[in-house]
Amino acid sequence: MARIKTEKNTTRKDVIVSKAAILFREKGFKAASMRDLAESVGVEAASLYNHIKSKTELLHELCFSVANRFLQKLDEIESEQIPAIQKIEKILRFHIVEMVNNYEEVYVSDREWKHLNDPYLSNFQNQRRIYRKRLAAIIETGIKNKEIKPIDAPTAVLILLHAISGIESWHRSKQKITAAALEENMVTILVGGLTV
Amino acid sequence: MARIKTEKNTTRKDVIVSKAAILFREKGFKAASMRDLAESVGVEAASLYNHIKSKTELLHELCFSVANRFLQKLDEIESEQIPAIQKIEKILRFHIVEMVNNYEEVYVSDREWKHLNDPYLSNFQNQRRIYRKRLAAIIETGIKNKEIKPIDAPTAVLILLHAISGIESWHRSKQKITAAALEENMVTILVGGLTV
DNA sequence: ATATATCGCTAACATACGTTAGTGCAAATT
DNA sequence: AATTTGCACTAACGTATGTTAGCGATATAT
Repeated sequence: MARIKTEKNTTRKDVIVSKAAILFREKGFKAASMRDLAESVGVEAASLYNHIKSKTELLHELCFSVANRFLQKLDEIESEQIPAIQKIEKILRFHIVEMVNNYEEVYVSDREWKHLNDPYLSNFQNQRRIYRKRLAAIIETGIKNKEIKPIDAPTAVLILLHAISGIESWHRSKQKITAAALEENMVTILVGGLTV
Repeated sequence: MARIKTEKNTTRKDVIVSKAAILFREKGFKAASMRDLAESVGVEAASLYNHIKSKTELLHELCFSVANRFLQKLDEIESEQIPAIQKIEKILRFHIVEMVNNYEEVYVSDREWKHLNDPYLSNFQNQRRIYRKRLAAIIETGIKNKEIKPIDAPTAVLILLHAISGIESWHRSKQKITAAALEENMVTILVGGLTV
């Protein structure tokens, strides 16, 4: 009857959530079973329910913690007094760093949110739509100020966001370049592609 | 007892496969059930097995038909006598057009291949790895010839491929720009980002 | 017109799943 | 030291899943 081991300032629930992130990333939400999760935590499946309400709660937790982090950063960057293209670069770098350091969570939030249930699902989709609109608005400003090529802003947003999710492949690859080099390469290509 | 309706030159299996593509895209492979599929085909679940061997066979069919199309096109473009950056542009445009026109299949092949079983799984992963290496090689050539910025080629490949998968969002969005405009915007940003 | 293969049906199977109930030990609190 | 709370266990539930067996009707070929 070994208890789940927690580290300083983490609850047993935190342990479960972060193991869930790994599992959901590997197998996908639907294919990852609570018995799989239990094994990876080192406990019987039923025991998990002393700490969580349901499997979907784990997904909520992951999706919204990631979403909130990104929204907060966007608030911060939006209010800075710098050129639009620099805002885009800052956001881009934040996304890259997040994807590198919090791979599992960010990936799951990005790919598995479909399996959320209402009202969380609609909520998440709304946040996502609004987030993208705000990015597009920054790009529009950049276009007006002749910092950015006259392109379709929503298309630019979707390229940026999806390109970042490509870091998944970097994570999986054997001979990785360093995270810093990855960041510089991505910024070079993407910001370079936008700049007039 | 209404039979599955087929059009000219399509078998009943073809009908099932293409309905499966739609369903697998919407719900994901694991979450889409054979009973769902049966309903969308207009038949009972058991009847599907008069035409297919298993659920996974549907996934094989989809993944490999897409992969083969892309490999064939790459063969063709590789052997042309044009600058590397033009090869990349051609491949990019092919990917975009495929993603626009064969959305469901391409999307499923891209996102759901994890659920293939060995030996198909390893096979698919190999093909994918080789495909990316060949793209990277073209980019390396472009760099040597000073057509392309001195960037990390594998990183460039992953940006290109993932950016394209962003067309998913375009498909879902309400006010779409035209497919042609989408293509031009993507090429502008991505080829622009690579070009020296 | 007869024979054969095609194909959709009902019924049912085994398995895997998320989750609940209830028990008892160990840690935390008083 | 006594009591309460936290937590992992076993057992089991209902449901959904992929798939098979066997029957009968319809389309196809002779």
